[in-house]
Amino acid sequence: MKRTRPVKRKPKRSEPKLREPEAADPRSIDDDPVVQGILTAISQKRLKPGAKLGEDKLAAAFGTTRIHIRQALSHLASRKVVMQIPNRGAFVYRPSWEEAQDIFAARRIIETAAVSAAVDRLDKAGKAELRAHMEREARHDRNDRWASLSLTAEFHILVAKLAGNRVLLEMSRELMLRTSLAIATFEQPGEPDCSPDAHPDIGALILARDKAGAVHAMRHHIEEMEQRIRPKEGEDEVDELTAIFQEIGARARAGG
Amino acid sequence: MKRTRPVKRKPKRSEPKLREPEAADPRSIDDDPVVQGILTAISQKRLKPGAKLGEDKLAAAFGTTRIHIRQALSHLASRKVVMQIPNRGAFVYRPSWEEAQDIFAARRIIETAAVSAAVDRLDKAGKAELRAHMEREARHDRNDRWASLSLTAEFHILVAKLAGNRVLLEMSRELMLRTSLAIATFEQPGEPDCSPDAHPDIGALILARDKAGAVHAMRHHIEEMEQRIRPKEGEDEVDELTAIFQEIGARARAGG
DNA sequence: TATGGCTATATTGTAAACATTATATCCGCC
DNA sequence: GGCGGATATAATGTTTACAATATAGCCATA
Repeated sequence: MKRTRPVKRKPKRSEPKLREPEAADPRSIDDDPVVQGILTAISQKRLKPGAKLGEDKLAAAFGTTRIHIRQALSHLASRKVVMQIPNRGAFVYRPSWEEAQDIFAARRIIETAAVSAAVDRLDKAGKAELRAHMEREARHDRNDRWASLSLTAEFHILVAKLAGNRVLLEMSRELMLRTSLAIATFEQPGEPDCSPDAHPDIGALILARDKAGAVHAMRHHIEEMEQRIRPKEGEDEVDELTAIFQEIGARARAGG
Repeated sequence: MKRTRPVKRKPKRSEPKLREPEAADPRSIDDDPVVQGILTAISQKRLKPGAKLGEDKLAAAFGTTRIHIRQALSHLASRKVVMQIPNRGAFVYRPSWEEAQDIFAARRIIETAAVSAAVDRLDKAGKAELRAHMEREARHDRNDRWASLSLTAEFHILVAKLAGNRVLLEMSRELMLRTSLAIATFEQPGEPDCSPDAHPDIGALILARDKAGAVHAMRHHIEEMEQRIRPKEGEDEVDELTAIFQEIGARARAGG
């Protein structure tokens, strides 16, 4: 199998292209427009848990190729935002009731610690950022549901950012997204994600450097969110069914 | 080269293959042998930070195809265990000094909370698991470096498991791996990852249901680990250089 | 001898065709 | 008319070849 060697050569070498020795452009896949698009669609609840994410349709929607979409979906699946089922495709992740509770418990731990660190590290720039956000949240149009959802998520992210720990910040981002999915799955219809007055209170306590108060308010806020969701009684039968079939499948696999 | 369309059809339909309605086999990519292999190699420090992970070589080593390898590497990159640089390939992730500190800080937060929850939830089965692990760790051959490293990591994972929160458990797993990378990058040569007596102490306190004591011991243990690493003075010049070039690159991108 | 540019090689990235698996539709059968 | 099974369709998964990029080696030159 001889292959014709490509003799063509590009004589135009526009730029010398100074090469960085170790630190080449580490642009993450998180910046990918497909990933970002799906993430914002989820956090704004335009994509509901269980929604099918077909490769061809996404490729057409974003004007790109299937390969690109597959990479984005795999990444989202690694972060448990998307569920990939072999030979069936990708779906928006739908957490179980237990997982939803675990998500809130994890947020209680991480975000109370974040608030505490944020109070400790608070400086001028941080105060300015916090005030700016609180103003935006106060002024915004409450009828614009998508903007509301984005803003409420941003408050929690901002607190994590003020804590000054990038690892904690990543975790908070991930937990925010998974919270969106948990709430979307188990919410009582019509209620908002966050109570509207909680954020100004917490923000004020942080600005006042009242650490214990801020931590307490954050914990209370998260517990309040958690108490707003309920296991879906209506679909208990379905869950029971899937449990049964899973058991059958496992037995078939084990016993031959 | 026209190829005859395959007219063959499989008439043998061995099993009716009862289809599960929603809960098809959700086997995660985490169970993939390539992923597992790389992860254990890293946690056992056979793969050092910065090591090149060539696709062809891995494919040959695991006896699989490049696509499969690419999927595994992408997944590991999503979890910040591998760093992918466009057109250059995948490398074992090398955390920065700041990131290493953030990792330890995150572990302090999460693992102290995990210990606390583990004490609360401790039951007969949990006690048995804990005792079994402590015996294994006591008996094991301390000259077998790889077994030692695996066991010490497993203790922390076990505590997270006893806390009964799957989300926290995932996070602990991730933090353990990233700790391996942080220690491998910044350790003083020769020192072990964990002080050998810390785990039995913590385990005993958990078994005694001494919550405050166990939490304190865990925090102390993690702080001790953290104090064992030092920023690499020898490579400060390199870091300075990369910082300079990164700045130049950013300026070129913005201004040019 | 060291440096800069050029060429050759090796590696990664991408696209398209192909194969495989699930889903939906239809038809015969009871 | 409802049910089971086969077929058609549409989706996902995989292979292959190809293109683009970076690395290493080479030679000319100062």
